[in-house]
Amino acid sequence: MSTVIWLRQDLRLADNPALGQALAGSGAVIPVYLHAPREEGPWALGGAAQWWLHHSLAALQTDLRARGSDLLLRATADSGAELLDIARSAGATRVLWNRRYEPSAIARDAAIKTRLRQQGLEAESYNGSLLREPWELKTKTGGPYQVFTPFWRQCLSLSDPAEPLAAPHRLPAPQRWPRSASLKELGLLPSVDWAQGLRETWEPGEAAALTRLRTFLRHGLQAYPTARDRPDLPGTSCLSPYLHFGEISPRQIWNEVRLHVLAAGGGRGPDQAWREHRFVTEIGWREFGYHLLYHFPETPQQPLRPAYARFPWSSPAFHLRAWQHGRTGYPIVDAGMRQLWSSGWMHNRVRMIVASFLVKHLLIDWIHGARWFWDTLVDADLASNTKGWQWTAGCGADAAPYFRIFNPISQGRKFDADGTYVRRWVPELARLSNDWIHEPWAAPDNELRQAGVRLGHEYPEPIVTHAAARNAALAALATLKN
DNA sequence: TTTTGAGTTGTTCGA
DNA sequence: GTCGAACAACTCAAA
Repeated sequence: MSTVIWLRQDLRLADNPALGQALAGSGAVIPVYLHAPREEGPWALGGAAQWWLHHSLAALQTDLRARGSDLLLRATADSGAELLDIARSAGATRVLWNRRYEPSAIARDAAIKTRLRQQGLEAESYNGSLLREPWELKTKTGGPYQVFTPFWRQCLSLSDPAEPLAAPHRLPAPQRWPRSASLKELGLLPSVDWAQGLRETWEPGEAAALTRLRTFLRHGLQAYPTARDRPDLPGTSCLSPYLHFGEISPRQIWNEVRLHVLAAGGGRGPDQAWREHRFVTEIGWREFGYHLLYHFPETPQQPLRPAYARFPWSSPAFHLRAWQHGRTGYPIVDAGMRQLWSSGWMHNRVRMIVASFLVKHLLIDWIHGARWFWDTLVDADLASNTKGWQWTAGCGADAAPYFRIFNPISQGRKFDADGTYVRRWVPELARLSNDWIHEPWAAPDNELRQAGVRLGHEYPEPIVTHAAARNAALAALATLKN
């Protein structure tokens, strides 16, 4: 009994439940990736994520070929028809995949499952990307959680997730491979090459993901609870894009953290403390994002809190453009936006700062920020992106209180105290002293002259004044009160 | 049904 | 410089 395994956001061989099931049969296994952007609704992959996907598919194809198999590729507008065609030409009777949780994917996958079964094929899906299914966790009254702490408490109270599956050594190949497109033909790479910064920063693929995790556990885990907030330090794991594309699974992370901490603890008996580690909690936030997306599928477009539908957003295009291009005149904001543009990633602390700035200082609808992130992040993930932006805007689950407006100057001073991060991404300010690096407009004239900075020339004047913008945001938020 | 305690990440002001 | 209170009221989750 041959099996088609339809790979999507599970681009790995280890701990892949659908692949494990496919191999449990006796027949050939045909790994398939379908590029079907028109089926993704308004959230087809952005440019940076497409770049990542290209290289991730290349890595997976290499890994599969080393195991006697291959990765079959096709571009299509109808994934269901394509799967049927592939199954027929390979003589396969089963199609298996790991679930996705985006609203458009849920609808499409359900229709495909029905269609395949009507055609007499076996079709089954598995959980390959979450510790718990979104429908497994419920409040006492049976509803979905909207507050993180009780959600995660319940998650931790359940038995540990299953041990991850080992990667197979060999995959039985079909006698004849159905036709496949070349990776290049999927057209994932940009026609104008802007990806230099991405190439310098990232190495997509399953092997790189595991290396990164283990390096982080050895060198970064201990300091993580505080270092994670410092954009000037390599304090975070940088696993987000790997997690998004499933080059590593949360179960693997959960398990590796457990083993690492227990090994370091020298066998002092069963120790559950590692489950409370801040790094593990961050995996919990990813789970929470998927929980919310599943139960509130309209939230990528609509605020969860209905009152925010009448928020008086403003929309000066030049403010949005200044933010996108890192020309707001606030160094920590501009550094973040340029890091994003250049490397396809931004430090989490800085994501909060730039998001707060767009929404509260510029009063621009969070959806514009979510869209920009979607296009420019290699780790763009509908669940995390939606949750993060709604949190900042105050309109989401467990949202920041309205009066929490990040001050980009004090945030810079606090988390990038000697300006290392700003100097790296905003080099025109590099020669300013620490005293003024986060507020160049306040620097004495001779200081600016010596640093070679003319505001409005080398570096912009601030596009809004912090205190005035803060008051305007509070006033706008006050209009929602009833 | 009602009550109670709690809720990721902050800022400002005045003593 | 440091510290505590105010910034509002609301909603959620559980008892």
